[in-house]
Amino acid sequence: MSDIKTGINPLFLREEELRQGIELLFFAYRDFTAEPDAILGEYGFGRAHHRVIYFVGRHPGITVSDLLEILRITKQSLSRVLGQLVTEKFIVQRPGVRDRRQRLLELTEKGVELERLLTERQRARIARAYREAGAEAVEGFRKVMLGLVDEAGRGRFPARAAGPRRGA
Amino acid sequence: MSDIKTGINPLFLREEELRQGIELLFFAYRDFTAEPDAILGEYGFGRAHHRVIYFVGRHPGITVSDLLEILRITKQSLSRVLGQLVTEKFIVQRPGVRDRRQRLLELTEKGVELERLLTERQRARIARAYREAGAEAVEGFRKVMLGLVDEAGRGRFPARAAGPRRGA
DNA sequence: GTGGTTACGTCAGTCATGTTGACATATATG
DNA sequence: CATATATGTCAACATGACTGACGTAACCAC
Repeated sequence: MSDIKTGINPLFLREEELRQGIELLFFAYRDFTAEPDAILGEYGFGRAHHRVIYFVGRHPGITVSDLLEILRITKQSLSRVLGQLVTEKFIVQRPGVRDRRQRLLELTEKGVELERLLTERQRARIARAYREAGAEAVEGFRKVMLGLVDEAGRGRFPARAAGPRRGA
Repeated sequence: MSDIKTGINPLFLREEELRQGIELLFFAYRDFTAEPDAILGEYGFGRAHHRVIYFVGRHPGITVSDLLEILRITKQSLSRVLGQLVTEKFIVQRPGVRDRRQRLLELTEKGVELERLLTERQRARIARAYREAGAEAVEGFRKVMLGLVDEAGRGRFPARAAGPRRGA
């Protein structure tokens, strides 16, 4: 009983600590997506469109199957969203050179503009949080976040140099 | 800034750094929710049910309007999910004492069990990430995550002691 | 105690985004 | 040539959001 008040019971603290982590994830994600969502609404798009635009912008020439792997949705789900983006000329598809079955995806100039508009809000939010927290905290943030990602997905994030890099 | 460390193109690195932050949020959240989602499926529930169960468990006796404020959804959306949870006896409602218009929400024993089952996976994931990253990294994680939350929502998270606590 | 506000519920319709399953086409590969 | 792969498409369905309108009970101020 009095452990609660005094904060001596380590099990309680651990529980509280972990629940705070859970909630930070929830609230940060909720607020992180709210701004772009509002903008997307004006275009008749949703969050799914943002994700597609984002990752196509990030990986120009990405294949459909690689995009599916990132998003972890079915091709039918992607199809609707991607179809709209292609129809409305935010994204173009061109056949692969080595493998002509592939439809490599790229943003059009219009697509790049929308991507910038949407992501800018998120970038600014992260930049502010990073700036206020300081470089050391950012390093810790990265470590913990990476630990939350499934083992299989961590390859996407390059290991950071421990100290200043000397050569190339 | 820490751009100095790398001594290459600071603007590019900053861009890259921020995009990594964006992606960490996406992938961490994606993987963080995947496990409970799978369990929820067995109950015929979805992620929305988890959120309700979680926050009712976290704040026993919470009012409907406070819950709405946390979730940032409409009462009609909540109604369906909450209705199911009440019908299936995971949650009970009792009228407020001071204000009898309120329907204060609480988990039943069944509800507590399901909450535990669901949240346990997330707690374990966070615990692992915290353990692997170390106490200092956790502190940084918290700082950055809190900075990502809208100013208005930060009150929920108590400010932490600046350093190691020496006595009371 | 009447009247306005608040807390909550409900009916009805719509939309975005996910799912499964089946089938089609073009290309690559052995 | 046969089979596997990359992608697309049609159809049906579930979840969880939304808006708008309306209803009821309880609180509160005058």
